[in-house]
Amino acid sequence: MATGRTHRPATRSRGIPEATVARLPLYLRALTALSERSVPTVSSEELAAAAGVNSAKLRKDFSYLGSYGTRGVGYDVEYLVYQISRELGLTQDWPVVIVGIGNLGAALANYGGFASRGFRVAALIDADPTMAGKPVAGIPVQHADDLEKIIQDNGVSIGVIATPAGAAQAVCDRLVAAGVTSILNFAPTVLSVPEGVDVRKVDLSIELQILAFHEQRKAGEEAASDGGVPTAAARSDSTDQGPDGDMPAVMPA
Amino acid sequence: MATGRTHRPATRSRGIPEATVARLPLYLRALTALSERSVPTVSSEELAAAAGVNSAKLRKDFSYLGSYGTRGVGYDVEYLVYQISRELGLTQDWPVVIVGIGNLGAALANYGGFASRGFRVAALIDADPTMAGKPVAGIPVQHADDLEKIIQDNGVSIGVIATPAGAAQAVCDRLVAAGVTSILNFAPTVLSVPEGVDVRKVDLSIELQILAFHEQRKAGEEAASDGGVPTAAARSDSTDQGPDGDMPAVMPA
DNA sequence: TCTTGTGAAAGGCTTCACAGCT
DNA sequence: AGCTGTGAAGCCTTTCACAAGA
Repeated sequence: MATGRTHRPATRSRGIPEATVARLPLYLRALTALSERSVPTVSSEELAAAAGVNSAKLRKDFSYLGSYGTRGVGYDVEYLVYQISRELGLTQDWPVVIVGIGNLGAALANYGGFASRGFRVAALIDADPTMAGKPVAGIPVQHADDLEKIIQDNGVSIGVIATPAGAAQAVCDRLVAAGVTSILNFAPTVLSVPEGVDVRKVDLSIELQILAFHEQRKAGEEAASDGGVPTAAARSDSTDQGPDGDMPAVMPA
Repeated sequence: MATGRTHRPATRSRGIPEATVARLPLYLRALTALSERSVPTVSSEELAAAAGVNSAKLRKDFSYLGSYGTRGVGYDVEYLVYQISRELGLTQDWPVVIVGIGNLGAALANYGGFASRGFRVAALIDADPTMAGKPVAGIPVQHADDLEKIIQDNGVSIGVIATPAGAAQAVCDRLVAAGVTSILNFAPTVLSVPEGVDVRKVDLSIELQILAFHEQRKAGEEAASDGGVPTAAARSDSTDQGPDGDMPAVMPA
């Protein structure tokens, strides 16, 4: 992740921490909900609770954007919605292409959260010729042969990859060559891209594995007590540990 | 060097940093690929490249697990696969339920990456009675009424929520009450859970918004130069800025 | 000679706690 | 009286650079 600074220190203050940027959408969602309920102002405490963070962090985050609050009162909901939207670049329209219209691609195409922010699904692309022309979420699927033309005609700079892992790098290369500079990758593979292209990845199986790690920890908790069990050696505790054998195949679809 | 927190100092060394845990699945994936190609050993440099991190970080990460490498040589691939699998708890079987079998839930059910690690989709659950009995990915969908029984009968401790945002908290509460202690949440909402329950969230629209932020930055880069533009005030640069108006509705499906 | 394992330094993020405004 | 905005402290993560070991 991480953009890669490299450039100039920027005029000044053009340095919103990455961790803050990652939370802005969370605040925006909470604020939008308040806005719909016509709540005029909100305190850092209340908003933080709605967004699931603590209030000091929220105030610090907002301080990077500027002084948008009123001491003794709180934040104006509408005003903040606008400021955060602008900061995130959501006041403009972002045409997006989704490549790989399998189960996941279709789910993404149908996902309402895209359209509701500045994002617009400009095209769905798949390599399967039998898919071509079929509408998914009301948008006809186009064949991968036309990828470059589609990107250029629509001025697309954000691409979503939902193909099998084996196809992801090739798709990525074509997207980048055609002018895409931000990629959201759902394929379980590491993409390599030239300098200046941002990649974010979402990996379902990684999230589950992290949960499993903590879950295992919890299970071992009850029989914790003391005892040796140094770093390396095998842990004889735990439940099953399984027959194991050897690991099964990798690449998911 | 990281003793345990809150609880006891743990026998020793039972404190793998969270950032490291989050990367272990990445290493495991790269290692599994090497294993399939029958590569016997790998250096930190090579493995790091395959996993998309730098080698110093990888070595530091592995140092928390123990000394599994050989100086001058590298790491034994099979051995490392096993050690990381065990550390992540993947040498045991984790039954998982997926709640909400819409587009996304179906995509998850079909996702090969689940089964290929220790995860097994024990049940699919949906609130729509017309779905009941229909097979998705070869597994019959069951009605939400039976959620508690399904959890208990299958000894499920990990749940995946792929429902609309409005239903997520209620589903979460029922999962937790039935004994689930780890939740992977795809609904765009903040879940509140009791102490001891882990929640990880995946939010498609948040990822896109983060990309949009950086994309906007890039667009403004060309006309950067110097000039004032202090923190708060409106930025008159940028491309379009759009007519805006007011934000549309929130909750996606 | 080559590569790991790791103290130490550097950098970034979070939390604290309170001054400053309304 | 209340709540924001923010220096300063503390904690966590990454990177450096080299001693230790095969």
